[in-house]
Amino acid sequence: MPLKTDKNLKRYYSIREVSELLNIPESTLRYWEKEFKEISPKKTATGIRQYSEADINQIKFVSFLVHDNHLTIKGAHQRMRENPKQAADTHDIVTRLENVRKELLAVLVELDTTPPCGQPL
Amino acid sequence: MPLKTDKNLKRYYSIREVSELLNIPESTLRYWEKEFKEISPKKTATGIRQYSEADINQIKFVSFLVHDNHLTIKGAHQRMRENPKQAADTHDIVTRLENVRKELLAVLVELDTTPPCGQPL
DNA sequence: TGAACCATTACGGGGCGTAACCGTTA
DNA sequence: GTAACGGTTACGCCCCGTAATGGTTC
Repeated sequence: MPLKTDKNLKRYYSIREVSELLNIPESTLRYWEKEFKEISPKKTATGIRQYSEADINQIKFVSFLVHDNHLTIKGAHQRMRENPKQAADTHDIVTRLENVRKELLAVLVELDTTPPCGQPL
Repeated sequence: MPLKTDKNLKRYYSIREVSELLNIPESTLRYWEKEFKEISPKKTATGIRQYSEADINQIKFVSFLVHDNHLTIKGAHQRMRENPKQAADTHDIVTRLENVRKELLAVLVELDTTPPCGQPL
């Protein structure tokens, strides 16, 4: 178990910071929070939202589904239900897919350059 | 090149038939035809629509994206642009995925039953 | 005190059909 | 003649925010 160093201190972000970071209006952040149970930032005793990195990733994921993929809210619900793990950072997902693509390309090259040992497809 | 036998005679479907087959209103079929260039049934000299199997598959695909997957029309456009091959029958796709799943399950079983020859994961 | 936050509500634009119309065609 | 088809248009609902409001916290 790693020691609790300064690096482990959790940094929280205000709604304004998240809004500016992701370029999403605060009103939309509040709206999505009502629509998606997956988005539920910690709140102070007086009700101020405190977003963790994980919260921000969830918002990025919703934004990816709704804004980039053009899913309806209902469709986004469905996708998140089917795929709860994908709460992971969207950026990570893209990186992983790029790696998968590279491997597939390597396989293709392999297939192309392997000397014939049977009938062609 | 295969001979043109009776089996190769193309069967066409009227808009009413397609509507009842897929349970989609005729008005929606006409609407989608305006929205999706991928849906463009042959027409008689007098303008009556004649749907081929391929046309019906395209409609099934749109229905799958918009109704089942809850994509917006824009999102469906995007998906069809990125994935033009998937014009294939949705039913076929499902069948193929089911087969893939079976193979993966077989691999899992294989992994489970293979005698240990190294450290466990 | 003013800026940032809260919850709630009301409003609005647009997307997605759909119903209505009237004229053709089978 | 009537049932199915065509194109076009107008309408309507609902979804997705967003602006507004009035109150609280920093």
